[in-house]
Amino acid sequence: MKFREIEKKWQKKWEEKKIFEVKENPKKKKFYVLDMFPYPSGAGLHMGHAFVFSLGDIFARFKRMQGFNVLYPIGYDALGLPAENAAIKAGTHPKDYTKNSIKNFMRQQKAMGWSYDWSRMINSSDPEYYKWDQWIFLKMLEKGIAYRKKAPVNWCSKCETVLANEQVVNGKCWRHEDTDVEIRHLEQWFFRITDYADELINGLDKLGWPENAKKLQRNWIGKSHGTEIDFEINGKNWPIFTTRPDTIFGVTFMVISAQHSRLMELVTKEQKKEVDKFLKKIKTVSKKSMKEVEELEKEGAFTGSYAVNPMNGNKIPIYTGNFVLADYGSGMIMAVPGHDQRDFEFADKYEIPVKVVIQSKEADLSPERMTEAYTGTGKLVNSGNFDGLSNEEAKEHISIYLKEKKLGRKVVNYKLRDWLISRQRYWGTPIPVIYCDKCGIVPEKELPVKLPEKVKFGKGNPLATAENWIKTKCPRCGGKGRRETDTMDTFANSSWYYLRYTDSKNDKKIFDVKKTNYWCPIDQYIGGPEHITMHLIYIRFYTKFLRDLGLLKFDEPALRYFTQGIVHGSDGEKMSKSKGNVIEPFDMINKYGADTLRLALVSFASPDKDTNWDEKIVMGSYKFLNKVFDFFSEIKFSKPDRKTESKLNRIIKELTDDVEDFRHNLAVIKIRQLFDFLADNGADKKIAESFLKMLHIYCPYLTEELWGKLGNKTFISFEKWPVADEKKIDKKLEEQEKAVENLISDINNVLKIVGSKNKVFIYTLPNEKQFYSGSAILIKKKTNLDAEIYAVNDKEKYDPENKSKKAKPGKPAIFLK
RNA sequence: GCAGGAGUAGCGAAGUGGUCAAACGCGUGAGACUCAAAAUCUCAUGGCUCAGUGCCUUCAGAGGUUCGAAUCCUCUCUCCUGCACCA
Repeated sequence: MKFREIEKKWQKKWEEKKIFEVKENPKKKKFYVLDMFPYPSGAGLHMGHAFVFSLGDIFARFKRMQGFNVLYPIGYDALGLPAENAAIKAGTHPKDYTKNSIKNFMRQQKAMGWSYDWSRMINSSDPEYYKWDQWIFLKMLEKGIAYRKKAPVNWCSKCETVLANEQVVNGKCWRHEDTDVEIRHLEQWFFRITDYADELINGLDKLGWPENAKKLQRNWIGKSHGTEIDFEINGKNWPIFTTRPDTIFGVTFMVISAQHSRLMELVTKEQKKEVDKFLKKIKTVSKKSMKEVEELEKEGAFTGSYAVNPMNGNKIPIYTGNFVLADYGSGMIMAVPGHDQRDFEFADKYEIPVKVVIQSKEADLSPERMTEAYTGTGKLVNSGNFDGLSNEEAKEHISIYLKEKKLGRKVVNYKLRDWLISRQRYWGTPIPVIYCDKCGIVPEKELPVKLPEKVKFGKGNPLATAENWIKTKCPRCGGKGRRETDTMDTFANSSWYYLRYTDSKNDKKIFDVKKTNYWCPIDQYIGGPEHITMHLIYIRFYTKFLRDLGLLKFDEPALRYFTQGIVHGSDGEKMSKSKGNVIEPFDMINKYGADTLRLALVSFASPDKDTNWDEKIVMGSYKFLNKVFDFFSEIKFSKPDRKTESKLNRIIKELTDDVEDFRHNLAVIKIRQLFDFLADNGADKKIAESFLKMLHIYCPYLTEELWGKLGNKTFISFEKWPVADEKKIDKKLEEQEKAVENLISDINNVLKIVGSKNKVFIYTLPNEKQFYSGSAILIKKKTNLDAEIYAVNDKEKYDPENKSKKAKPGKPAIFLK
């Protein structure tokens, strides 16, 4: 197959000449294009990879041709669970699995024609990479950003390990369908990302990201203003967070989360049995399916303790309940059944009194007859001195009152949690600390702390089986020490990799600040919508932390972000082996060539939309490229007319804008239109070259080949992107072209009615004759009729039926014979 | 429940106030080429009508704003995606 031959030839040339390797060049404007580095799975590239990396490559090639110094690197997010699971299943070592996967990936990536600077390749499972993960960790430890605390985790008693949320399926372990996942409280490492919560929200404003992506992040961080109110319980002070201080007089009970670490302090002897029974019942509180959560009934048990309402001294019973989150706010709520639906349902079930403190204008609110909480606005009642205030005013007044009496304060709360990074897993970055009986937690001195190779996979944390590795000396006192066996969340590896690309071989420092500040931030980042809430928050957090260390001169990692759509199977479902709808990119390359696949992927639809795979589109692209190839192989240059120049320049202008905004589907249509036009009307060398340059970003191989066929010795990859000469865009000419098309369409229309004819006579208005005078050839081609063109006032004209009187401006009259 | 997105001709998909019966691709039909087929090329493809440039009905549904709406507003329905009882 000719395309494959061509592709292999150019792939080799690019590689030999290393043409895509770049260096810092202060004289040249830089542009950093980045695709999220892939997880190298054993299955090789999937269609999503083929799509998203093609988008990156198209953009990198585009910017390169526009004269920018383009950094377009690639690497592998190689640490992670799948490698470890493959190890458990297939008995291979994660290291070998990863090595093979990367090899396979590279082969396929090169075949796709992606113009990476391979010299900067990184592999996060390489100790030379994760060494710097550890370095950052120790810096965070030093600055108090990394810390340790007890946290509830998902625990499978059969695996004897902590599970990630993704590994909890319907409350059961993913590998043990019969085993309920338990919540255990273990000491875990955290990053204090909440220190940056405000900056993470405010920084969004200046970013050129899609609005919905920004919104999603804002909601995820979830800043809310509220009041913390001190309740006295058993002589101790318990601050409680609320956004509704206006309802404080309506509090009739309190609910503490069943997962709260201090729950037992509140449980009295008499109630212990009941609470235990309740806790046992709700032991599995992990991720549930949507339905389960919706149907989940609010349940709880009385703890036996009472709180004192600081406003009126009332004694309030404290319950524990399954609907209160342990890690949001205070983990305990003041329950106002009159004005909060959840509290109402709970009160209803346990027959706790309802007290109305906001009067509704419409509804008659009497506790005995209420069937749901009143959550609207209104004037306060039953609220002591605050009666009569609107509840909005009361929020403010009550907060001020509490502050004056030192019973409360205004606080800001975030949904964003501190980032739990401990994983009881092998294939991750070892957390570089040592536990010493004398000195406590001591940072490792020698980095990297390498993963020991000899471990047992299967049960529990494999690292815990590496006895010799765990036993070590305390770097501080020289006494006995134990290594940390937890590894870091792999999201840590991907939170700063973009910086390492700027200086990936540096073995002295994490990177050379000069180089990094030349290339960064990323000018165009490209990835899936699923990364907006996790990865993109973490990478922003790391950037800000490293800036605070004085390493970076910028605050945000990526100025522009593009979210690509997902390519589904032809059945509209996600591509997956079990559904049997997987299309392998490599199969497509073998069948049609990489250029065809690349072109097809951006032709389905707007690249930010989800699409369904359709091989017909691939065949359409294939057909088109064959036509292009044939045309250029036998091209005879001709002098372009003004119409061609106009069309070309208009398309250059519009297409450049389309590419800049990732409207590749529309750009491709314009390329096709231009091609059709050139095929009909001819082109000179310059125009033909401009066409190839525009096609090049989509089909790099074919265009290199044809560029050579036109007699060029250079790489088209480094040619200048065409710039539109707006003076040559002639709207009138293009309108005339359209008028001729309409005329032909009219002729065909009549022809359809009257059957076949041999000749067409056309009568134009005198001033329009010149528009049509050259169109006889085209008319012959499209209608198979010989045309004679007259002006209506032409005395010599042949017009037996006097049709010429029907001619109108822009609409010549027709007579068929 | 909250947040985001979508619903356009046989299908995929552009189009966000007039130039819209609506780009482009696919499919389908007709024709050319050919002994024939494939490939390629040409035309047609909402309905009706006609030696034409006219009429009618359309852009999930119902209302509304406007001289004028696929496009703006309101409500409703359906589908997708993310989050999960956030006090």
